[in-house]
Amino acid sequence: MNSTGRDLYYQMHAELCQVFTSPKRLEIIDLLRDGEKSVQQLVDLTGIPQANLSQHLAVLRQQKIVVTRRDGTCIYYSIPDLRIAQALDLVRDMLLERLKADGRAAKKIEAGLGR
Amino acid sequence: MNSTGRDLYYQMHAELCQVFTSPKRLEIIDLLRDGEKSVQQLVDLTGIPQANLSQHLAVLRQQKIVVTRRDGTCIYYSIPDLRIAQALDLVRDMLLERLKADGRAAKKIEAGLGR
DNA sequence: CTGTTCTATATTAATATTCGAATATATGGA
DNA sequence: TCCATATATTCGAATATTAATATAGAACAG
Repeated sequence: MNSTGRDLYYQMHAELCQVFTSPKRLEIIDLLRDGEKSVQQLVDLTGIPQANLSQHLAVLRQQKIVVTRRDGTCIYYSIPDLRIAQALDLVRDMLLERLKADGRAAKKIEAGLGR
Repeated sequence: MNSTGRDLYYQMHAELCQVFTSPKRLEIIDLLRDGEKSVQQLVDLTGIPQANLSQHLAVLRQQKIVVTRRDGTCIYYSIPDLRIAQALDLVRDMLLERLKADGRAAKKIEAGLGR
């Protein structure tokens, strides 16, 4: 491949991964993988203020991680391609193994992540 | 799970994903998945100045994505857990499908990424 | 020990990201 | 139309990330 194409690809990939660098966005993704939710539901579930949540949802929309559906005044968000969640699972498993090996904090974290 | 554990997990996960938000680091990871390489080899392969490359390698080391082995004056880097690469592959496949669907730029990028 | 090569770190300037506050837009109902 | 609810956007301050330059350290040859 020419370097232009490669560079463009790595840049797009890097920009996509930027989505995953916020704990709040990871939490939103984890909630949406179980089924679509409205913004208000996400506010209630996460405790994130609406305006800030909307900012994070905009980032997810921009990178096409989520899609929206309007029903009356509500807008429902969902994840159309679950490979995103699979990729995050791979990273999560690595993280948990690492914590287990370290012996630290693993139980506290692992306990609540069962799927 | 209690919210402390969940928050801690999401924060660690987000910090790990921070590694993937630089095109240069993605390129380094792609080179290392094919086998260990010295810093000098990476300089030659990527064209990244040594000091800047070393900074990126430090980020990868900090998050334990890579490990090092010294042999004389050279330091060899490698990726001990290839689940990292698998997760990146999932994202890459999504990206390429998306580009193909858009019809834009896909060929230019895809041509050089075959594995 | 001296010089040379390879690698790591510190500093700094430019740029990007985050959050909260305020404001704007859209839909449905009275 | 006017109001209420749901969601999105804009702006500014604080913080974080990046790359380049310069410097420092580690290992080896002589």
